[in-house]
Amino acid sequence: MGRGKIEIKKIENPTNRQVTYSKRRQGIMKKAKELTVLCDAEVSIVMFSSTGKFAEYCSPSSDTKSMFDQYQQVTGIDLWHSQYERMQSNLNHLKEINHNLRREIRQRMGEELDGLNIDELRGLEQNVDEALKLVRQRKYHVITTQTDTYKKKLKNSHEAHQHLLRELEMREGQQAYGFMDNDPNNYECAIDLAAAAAAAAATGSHVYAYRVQPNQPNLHGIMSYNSNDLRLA
Amino acid sequence: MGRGKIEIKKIENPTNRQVTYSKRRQGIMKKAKELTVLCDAEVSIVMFSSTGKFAEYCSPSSDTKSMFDQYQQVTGIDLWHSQYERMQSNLNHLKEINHNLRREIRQRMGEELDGLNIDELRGLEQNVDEALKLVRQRKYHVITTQTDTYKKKLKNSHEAHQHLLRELEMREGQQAYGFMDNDPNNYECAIDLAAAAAAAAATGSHVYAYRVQPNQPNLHGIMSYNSNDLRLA
DNA sequence: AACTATTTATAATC
DNA sequence: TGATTATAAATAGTT
Repeated sequence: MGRGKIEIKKIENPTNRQVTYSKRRQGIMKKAKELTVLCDAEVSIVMFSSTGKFAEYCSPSSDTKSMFDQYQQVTGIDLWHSQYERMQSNLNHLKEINHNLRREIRQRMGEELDGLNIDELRGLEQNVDEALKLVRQRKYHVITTQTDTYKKKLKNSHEAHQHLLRELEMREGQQAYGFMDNDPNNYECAIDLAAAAAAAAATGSHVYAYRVQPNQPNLHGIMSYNSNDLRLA
Repeated sequence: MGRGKIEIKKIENPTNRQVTYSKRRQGIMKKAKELTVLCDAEVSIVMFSSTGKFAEYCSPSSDTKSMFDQYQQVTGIDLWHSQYERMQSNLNHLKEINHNLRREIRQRMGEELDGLNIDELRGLEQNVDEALKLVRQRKYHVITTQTDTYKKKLKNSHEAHQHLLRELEMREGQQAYGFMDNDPNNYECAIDLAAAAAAAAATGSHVYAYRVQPNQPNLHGIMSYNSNDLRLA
């Protein structure tokens, strides 16, 4: 369609080729628009000229990305595959690590020991033994610190009380004042006393004994993890 | 171009619309091919009819996926972004879980205990204590089983030896034969004896004591994990 | 699907 | 580039 018929083969003259590209590109885009409207179709065209110039058409009801998604669905070709696979292998890697960590925890809890040989068992025993010592040490440290704090508070409130008593005696000895307890420390004092009592009781170790189910990985207990998190791996 | 001019708007008659779609689709595809050849361009066309029928054209030098890759590069639009983000969040989730698991292990090793309150410490202590008992129990079980096996082997080889001695005595008592030790059991016997001795020594507990660095998460020690795995999370 | 009468696209030219 | 135009191609309506 033109002044003369042309053979369909590469136009060697670059200028001519560029001109023809422009005209025909316009033609295709127009055709695509018409098809879209006339036939209620979705059309996506992406093209690059030999000089790398980019042009696209996409039916107004859609966009290039969703056309691409549809393309995947229809063709069954997973276009994100390479990207997907890279991440997937990362994920699997992490899952494997996760699995190993869980097994280590279970073994540290005394479960799933069948796979360990005598040397590994001995190593684990020593390791757990030392851990136990460290935990006890820390526990005693915390208890001591807490107890000291409570002792100090107790002592302070006792002194405050003595002071009040002395003041009261003095006032009673001097005059007959109307006396009201306006000291807020008095109230705190009662709380401190209760707390100190609790701390003292706690020192007797396993009073608040902590029970675990020995046959289930107790991943939620001590750490209070989110259970949804754990299910994912 | 046809018997009459038509207005560019949706063809309401479905049959007509379908026919026009087929014809014009063919037309566009032909135009695309021509453009590809004439102008040495890359063209990708993806289309869906109103009935969902899929058709595509792609210049022979390329494919739809790489066209879309180019599209991304040129437009800067990240077509995989949603997909990518979904997986990324999964990954982060796993990493967080891994982090928590590692912390639990470290705490079970007696490290990083600062964040635990007194109740948690008490719970951890009891938990580790029970684990230690279970590990010891398992260790003794393994040792006992091994020792029994060695004892049995020792007994067997002893009997074999006695049997040989008797046979030797018998033969010497009867005639003056040239005697060679051809019994392969005799060789095994020596090995068994050595193994039994080793097992007996092992029963004396911490002879092969296992040393760990108490201040580093010993994730490689007992479990013999691949260290690369662990670095990833 | 084929067949045309027309419309449309575009090659050559300016 | 842009406009013109002669001509090739595409296709709407018909069979």
